[in-house]
Amino acid sequence: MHTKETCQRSMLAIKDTMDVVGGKWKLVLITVLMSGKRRFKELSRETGISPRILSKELQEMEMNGLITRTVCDTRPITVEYAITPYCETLKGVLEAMYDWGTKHREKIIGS
Amino acid sequence: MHTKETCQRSMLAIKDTMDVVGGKWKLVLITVLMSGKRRFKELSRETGISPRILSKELQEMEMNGLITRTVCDTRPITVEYAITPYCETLKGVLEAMYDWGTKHREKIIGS
DNA sequence: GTTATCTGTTACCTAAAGGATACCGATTAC
DNA sequence: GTAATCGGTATCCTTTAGGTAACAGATAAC
Repeated sequence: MHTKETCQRSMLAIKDTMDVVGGKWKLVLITVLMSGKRRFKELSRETGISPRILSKELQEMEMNGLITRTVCDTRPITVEYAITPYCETLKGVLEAMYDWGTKHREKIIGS
Repeated sequence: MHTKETCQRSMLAIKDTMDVVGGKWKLVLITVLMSGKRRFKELSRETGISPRILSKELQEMEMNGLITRTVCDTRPITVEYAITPYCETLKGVLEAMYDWGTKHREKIIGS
């Protein structure tokens, strides 16, 4: 049975998730980083995100404990972004969205 | 192994999903409708969405085949919104986001 | 007749999200 | 010197998302 309380709880949980990974780019960035750490310019090239937006998104994700930012002592200096163990807990969300998006595309194209 | 192609495919699938259920309200509305059909004012009250936004969101979701809109011959006329079988295929996404949001809230509060 | 309910629509506005481009200091390669 | 690389920041702008409030037509209750 679905009471009003469980419905409110469900809405709240969905909103909470979207507060953290909502928006146009965060889930895309996590998807990329799931396949291995990347540098700033690599992320920019691979996703097509402009540097201003990328910088902002990465900062927010770091604040939420989803990614780490590591400055490497190379010439020139490089910075590596990688997902945290906490970010790995989003794998279920990513997989569900990947599966659905794939099937949805097939359905749209095939219709 | 993660090739560049699989990474691009993953990004595309995630973007496709977000094109359909992205934004602030669509997943919230689906969450509510998963527990049973609702009328316009009920949805507005239960979610706090203003009528203008609600109308727009419902139209988009109907166009994407996620919900049905049924005019009932009552006095005054009422309109019922319900999820379609296709919308049910989003259940995995919703559940993953519900689980994560719930655990995230616990983690934030408990810290 | 007045008021209320229902489902929306319309007009107007603000805030936020996102994007394009140039540029910074540091370094290396030519 | 010139150009290119790195990780960003600063400035400007457009677009979209979202919100408020009023109101529409229809009907029913008082």
